[in-house]
Amino acid sequence: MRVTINDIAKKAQVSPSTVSRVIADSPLISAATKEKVLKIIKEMNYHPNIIARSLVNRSSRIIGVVMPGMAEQSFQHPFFPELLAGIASMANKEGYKILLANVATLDEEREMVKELTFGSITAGLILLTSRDQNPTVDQLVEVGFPFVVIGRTENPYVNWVDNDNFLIGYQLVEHFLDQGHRRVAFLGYSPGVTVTRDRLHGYKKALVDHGIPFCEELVVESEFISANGYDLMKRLLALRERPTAVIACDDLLAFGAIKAIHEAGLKVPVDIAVAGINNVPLAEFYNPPLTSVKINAFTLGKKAFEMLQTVLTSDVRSYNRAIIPAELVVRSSSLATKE
Amino acid sequence: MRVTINDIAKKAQVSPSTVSRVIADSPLISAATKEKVLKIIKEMNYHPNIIARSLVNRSSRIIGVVMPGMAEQSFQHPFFPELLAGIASMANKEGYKILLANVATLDEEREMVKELTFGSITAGLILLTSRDQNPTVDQLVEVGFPFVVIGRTENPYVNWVDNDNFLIGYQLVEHFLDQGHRRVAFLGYSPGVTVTRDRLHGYKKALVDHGIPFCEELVVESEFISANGYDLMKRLLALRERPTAVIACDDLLAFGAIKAIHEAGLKVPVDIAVAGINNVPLAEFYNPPLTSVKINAFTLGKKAFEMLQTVLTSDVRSYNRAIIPAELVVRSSSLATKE
DNA sequence: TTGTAAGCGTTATCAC
DNA sequence: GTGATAACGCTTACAA
Repeated sequence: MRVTINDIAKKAQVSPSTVSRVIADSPLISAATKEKVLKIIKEMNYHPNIIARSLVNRSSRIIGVVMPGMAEQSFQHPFFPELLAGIASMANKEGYKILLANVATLDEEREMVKELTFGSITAGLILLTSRDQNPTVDQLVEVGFPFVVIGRTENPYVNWVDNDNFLIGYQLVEHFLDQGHRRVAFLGYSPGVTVTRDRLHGYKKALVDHGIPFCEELVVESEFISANGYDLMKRLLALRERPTAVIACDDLLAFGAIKAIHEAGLKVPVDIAVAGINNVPLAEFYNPPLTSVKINAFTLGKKAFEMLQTVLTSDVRSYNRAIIPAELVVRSSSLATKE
Repeated sequence: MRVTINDIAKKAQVSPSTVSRVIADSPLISAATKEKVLKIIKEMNYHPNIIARSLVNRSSRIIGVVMPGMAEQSFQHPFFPELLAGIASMANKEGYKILLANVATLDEEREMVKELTFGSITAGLILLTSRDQNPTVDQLVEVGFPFVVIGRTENPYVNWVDNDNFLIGYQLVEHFLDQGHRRVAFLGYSPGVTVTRDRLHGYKKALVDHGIPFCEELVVESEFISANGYDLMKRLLALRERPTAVIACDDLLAFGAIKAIHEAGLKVPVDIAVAGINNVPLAEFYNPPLTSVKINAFTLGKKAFEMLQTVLTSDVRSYNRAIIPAELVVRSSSLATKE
């Protein structure tokens, strides 16, 4: 049988409330009783029942992290673990525990979030989503539950952290233009996914700013991460006029694309230059080493938790957004070998 | 204000217990009331308070996953996320949620586990540990809390899953002997860590079985994963008689070792052959491609959860151990270029 | 088939 | 300073 606050109270010959006060380190308690109770707590190896405590407090020290995609996939990509590490590092420090929730579909996400919020398991939520319209987000806003989104959402009443995806797209184009390219393709645009759309906007703007006409056929749509860069690239290779450079929305996409390029008997970067985004560990060692953008997922996660804590502790409602800087890492996959 | 079971009861003009029974899908309930209540539940968007439910049931549908090392580090290595993915994939399917707990020290581990068990937040625990003596494990055994260890422990009253690390060590040696090597080093033995020790035992046995004398100086000790393969390798390079092959206890160690070898003006595998363990994604693309052992972390995690569930649901106490097979993946870092 | 009431282990609000 | 007592939201004997 588990030892409860009542057992301690009995043994110490005080009331449960006194024990409770000792635990809470209330100033109203005499040094003598405090000491006595503390000793017995130790002796009996008592630990407060967090569930009971949460029930009466109507709040736990648990925050939920809701990730899209089945567990099998989510963790495949180094981005997620890194993000999680960032969240966990802060959460640990602040005495919060992390509840992991993987959801495969939007419906599942909605149900999960309902369970987590109304079920009052979690004190707050960190939501990983980058769809511009997300019913879960709207619902959360409506009920006023504390949460933070990683990835931009269009609902204005939302705290979020994200990279500057517009800038990322913009800079990648500029990088290629610097290398003398004029036909730059964009691989992996997924309508409705803000991350890719923001990058695409950056891409377009950069073209315009440099007087290059935008060419519809150079934008290849896809599902986000799960997509197959190999197949997408083939579409580009089939064009009458091929691109000379490709921006892939993710490194994994880029790897697939490079494979397709090689199979077509072409060389990277001589025939077609390639750059990815996310800077996965493999990028550096790939053949050729892949130009990419360091996204700082760890910082993204850290910041998300910090924001959530602000929401949790302050009573004024404010809506913040944090932009975590990204960093272009140039490697040989995108470098013109000579002028 | 949150909607509770009482609100539903009032609205439906039944008692709370009836509502509770409807939720539990009790057979004692008439179709009519059931339907009526269900409708109102939907209307009012009611979700049971899991905390309250856990309190009365004295058990939640949450399992804790306790990982050693700070969050920053744990997720660095692909092994952990993969493991986690395995656990999560099963847990999701069975309606369990996962509570993530990172612990930096053994003390922290003990405190965390106490909190998680006595605090009755979690129904069961999955512990990642491979120390042969672990007070946390002993404590868990003592109080009879349901848990499973990933990694072998010596306490016999424990359910655990692990790879056959003895065999892994054994096979790697045989592989090198096949290639004509006779001086095979073992990099990254960490005393007290069963994973490395079992591998070392396999290594020794293989040598003995093939009539090769065991040579103390060829075993380089270290802290486990966090160790620096570069520095460790230097010790081997400083020997009067260098090894011609190196088994590194982890791929990251192997990468460091290769770097040191290259810096010494030697070539892999011509001068010194190298093999790692864990088969991280980078291994395939490293220069040279690294021979490694596929550990199947996903399956490891999956199996761990299955075991835990068995413990959770059955009332007889049994102690099982599962061995997940590993698989040697030969690449050029360990291949003799010619006979 | 349904309702009543007790209790899960805490904390908070009163009294004293 | 400390102790009753009443919640928190749910489940489950036991009654009806």
